[in-house]
Amino acid sequence: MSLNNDLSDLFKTFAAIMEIKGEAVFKAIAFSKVARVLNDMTFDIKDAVEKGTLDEIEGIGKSSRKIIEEFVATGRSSDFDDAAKAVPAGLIPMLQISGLGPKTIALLWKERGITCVEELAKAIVDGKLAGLKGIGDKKIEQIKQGLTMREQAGKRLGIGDAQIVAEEFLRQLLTLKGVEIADIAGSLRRRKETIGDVDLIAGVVTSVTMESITKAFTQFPGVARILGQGPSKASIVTDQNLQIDLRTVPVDHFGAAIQYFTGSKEHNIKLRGLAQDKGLTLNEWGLYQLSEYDKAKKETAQPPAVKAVASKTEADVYRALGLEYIEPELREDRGEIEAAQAGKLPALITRADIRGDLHTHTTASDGANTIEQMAEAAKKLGYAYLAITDHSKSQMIANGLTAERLLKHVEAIRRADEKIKGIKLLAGCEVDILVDGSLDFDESVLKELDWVVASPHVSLRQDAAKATARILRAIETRYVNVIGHPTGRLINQREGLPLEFAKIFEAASRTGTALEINAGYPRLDLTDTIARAAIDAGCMLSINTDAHSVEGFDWMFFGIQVARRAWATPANVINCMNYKSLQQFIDRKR
DNA sequence: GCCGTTTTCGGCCCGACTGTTTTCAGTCG
Repeated sequence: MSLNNDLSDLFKTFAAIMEIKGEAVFKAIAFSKVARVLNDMTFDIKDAVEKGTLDEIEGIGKSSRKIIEEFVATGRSSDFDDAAKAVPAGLIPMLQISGLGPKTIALLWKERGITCVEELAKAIVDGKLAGLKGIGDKKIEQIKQGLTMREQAGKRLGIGDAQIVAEEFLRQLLTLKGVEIADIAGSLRRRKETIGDVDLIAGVVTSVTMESITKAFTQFPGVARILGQGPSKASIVTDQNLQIDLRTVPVDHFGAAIQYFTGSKEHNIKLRGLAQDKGLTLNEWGLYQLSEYDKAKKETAQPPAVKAVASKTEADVYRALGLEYIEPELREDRGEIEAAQAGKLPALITRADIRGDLHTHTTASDGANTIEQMAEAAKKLGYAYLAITDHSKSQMIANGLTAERLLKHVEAIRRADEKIKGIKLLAGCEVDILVDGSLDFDESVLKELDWVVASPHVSLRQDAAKATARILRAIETRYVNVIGHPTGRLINQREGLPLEFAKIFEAASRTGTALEINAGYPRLDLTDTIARAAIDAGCMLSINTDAHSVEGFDWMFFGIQVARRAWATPANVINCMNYKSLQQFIDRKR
């Protein structure tokens, strides 16, 4: 759905141009929303254009409809091209510099002729910013730091890495006297695949000041730089260049605060609109009667002097708004609020629902442990079954198995299965999907296996038509049970195959072929929104670790999180089936 | 620009912190 992505980028840029031009801020907000809606969409926007259903999509109005229709037809938008002429393209990346916003960028452009990041850096060195209204020495220093950070920061951190840092700071926070409760909020709590910064919330007892906590936080070991610190919040950068924000509230307001700072921003905006409809107002202190709240005395960094309708727990806040409790992974304004109103939220999959792992490696190819060691480790995790799926012959670099070696390996797996009680071992293989969609082994070999994962490993830069035909051919192959890491993308490193998912989903669901959520970081492939589209299209998912050692089984944690963000219930995931049902799933295609 | 069983015009989420200021704009989340 690269068309969706292209259009999403166009609207994002359009919004930035509007901000810099100083147009009504709500116009820019409206287009930003269109950008997000396009990005999150689980279907191809082209279909909506052809069916004439663009109007039914929330956030898309007259202007954006026109842009979308023109872009789908011609690959361009005249409205966008006109707007882009008015603002130098180099100004848009400047919005990513911390401390610089649209107003300041417009000022720098109009008063000093600065049109890109490089010119800004030079202007600072040359002292050209002096004398600008509202720009003092400190502001210049802030921009300078923002420029340095931009060079160093580069990419968002993976959840695995961010989690470790966040937990260490959380641990330190909980040792402080007066901190009764504390937790991670923000995108890390929502389990997004990458993290921009870490948010921590602390509930503080009344006998100490909140400022003593924010102050102590800035003194923690591992703090490289303090970005700001006030009576109730503080921001620091760690020596690994990760920003951590701390917000403190009195214990009684912890629920409202962690709700607020878990986000997403879009989820919260909608929630606050809902509060308004009920004559309430929602902020980080709590949910209040609007009439009482307006009259109440308010001081910065202090709860308002009025009793909250809800504030102590998140569940209280959601309940008071007439909603089911919404799990953090769902809070993206992708329909979860409407579902919660209707009492129709999915019962999300949890780790306890997983009965087995269906994509793992052993010493036979490039794994670190034997069949027996992997089986015993899986048994300890409480699994009912485990598929051993070593690489096929094309994966020379991974010591891929020839047909002859594979068949011997199958015998070894069957012997181990006899010997080890309490877990069923499936003799399988991760077979390469070759460039043209044929497989690394022909059917005479595949039919000897209990389980086949077919995965693309090479030629991952094919165009959409070739890539889609390639995966479709694998799906149509009789003995293929699941497509492993279907796109081959690597987070922050590799785009992966540009598949036409509507076709993939149709074939997968019709043939009874599962699609994998590869839990290995940095794969996480399929992604959350694509996996959700697959579920909507009636496909079965399989969450597998691709473990290359017994430790690799731990990756399951990340795969579950992607599935939860995809609204998956146990009914959508084949490795939540008991062994008998799994066998029926396999038999149906054979 | 988008939206609407109180609105087709007039709203649109809300507060903390910083810096450059004498009361507030800009930025951030």
